[in-house]
Amino acid sequence: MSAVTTSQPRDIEAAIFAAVDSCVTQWGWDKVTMDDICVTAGVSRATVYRLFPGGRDVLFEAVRLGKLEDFFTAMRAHVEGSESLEDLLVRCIVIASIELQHDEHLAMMLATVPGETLGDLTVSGLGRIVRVATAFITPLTDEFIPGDEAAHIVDVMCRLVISYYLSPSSTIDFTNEDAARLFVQRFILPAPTVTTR
Amino acid sequence: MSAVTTSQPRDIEAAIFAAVDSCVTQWGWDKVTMDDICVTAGVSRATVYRLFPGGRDVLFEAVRLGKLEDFFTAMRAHVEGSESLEDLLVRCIVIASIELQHDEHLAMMLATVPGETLGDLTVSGLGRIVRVATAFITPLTDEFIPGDEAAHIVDVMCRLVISYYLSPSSTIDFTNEDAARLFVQRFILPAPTVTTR
DNA sequence: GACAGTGAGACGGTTTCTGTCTTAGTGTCT
DNA sequence: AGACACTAAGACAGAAACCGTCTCACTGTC
Repeated sequence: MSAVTTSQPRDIEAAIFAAVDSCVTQWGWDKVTMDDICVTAGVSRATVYRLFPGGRDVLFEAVRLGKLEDFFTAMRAHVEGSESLEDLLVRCIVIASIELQHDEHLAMMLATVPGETLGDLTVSGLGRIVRVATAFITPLTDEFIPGDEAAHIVDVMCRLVISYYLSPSSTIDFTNEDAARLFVQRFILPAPTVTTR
Repeated sequence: MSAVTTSQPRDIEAAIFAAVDSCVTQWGWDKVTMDDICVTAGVSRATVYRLFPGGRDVLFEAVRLGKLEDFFTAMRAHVEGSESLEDLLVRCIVIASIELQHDEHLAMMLATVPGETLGDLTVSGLGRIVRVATAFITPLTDEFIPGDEAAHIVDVMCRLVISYYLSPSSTIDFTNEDAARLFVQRFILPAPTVTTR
């Protein structure tokens, strides 16, 4: 008991996040109750509702947002310092595709609760994905192209990376840098706006 | 539609059983609703409630009973015709232990919903297991020992087989015939009542 | 001793689930 | 054709579960 009460808020938040992860992986978003999460996290209802005012929706949204930010934080570390727009976009595509392929938790979710997970990748959650991706990537494109065009490109790339992750093509492999580069040159970069530093 | 309506009642019952199996394996007994089962089985609520009057409890009990009877039916085929009580008991122990070890569905349940599955093996469901085991095995022991003593032995053996399955011992391996025989001779068969046909 | 953070649990309002029932549709048998 | 058996679909009321809020007691820290 005392060991629990002396723990820092961050630990509790992390425990709740982990509990959500665990519960959702096992049962899916639909079947999980707040009590399930509280019990799994070893935390009382009051604590969860105090840390996430608004309850279930807010908590789940926070979890999804957190996972997305983790994803793009890891990605950004690999793409910073690109010397051209082409390099930047190619790296984004390759890193994101590889990261997706290596995400065991996502694979587990797709196996255990495919319907909800697919919806979160392609329908209900796609807007959030694009939003976070845009927030993370457009700062890096500022030196090459205007923000609105970058947002446009990020939107398209998100959809394509997800699509090729869910259903790989025999003609394009986004985890391969050369393939990704050819793709970027052909489809993403319109000839007149190609820019090199 | 027509293909469904022409199916036999047995098929529907089997579909419902399979649906329960699938749903329970995925979510556990607690999280499954009757609607989940109906949708998974591709059957309407009315049908389920007509086939299993009494609803959820009756259906789930029928499923558990069915699985137990399948288990002991498979076992009995291997132990019939034993020439002595010792042989019979040894075979029961060995076959049951091997069958348990090879039961992938049970393993899956223990992995996905350990709490409920353990309860069904050791607490809430143990009575049913012993009951079914007794009904299946005592007819085979009639030529050797009286029924009440057989029931006593079956009770003990059920508990031990389950225990050694859940937590194997380094000193006794119930899937090994020699080990099981030594065990039966030492613990199950009281010297004065050893009987040989 | 004041304070902040937590566990435990009661509470009402809402949603979900259960089990029963009715209705309409379909295939089979006579 | 007509009787019959069986099913899907869904309405329905009552029961149960869940949600979000709240209060209270407890425990460490300042």
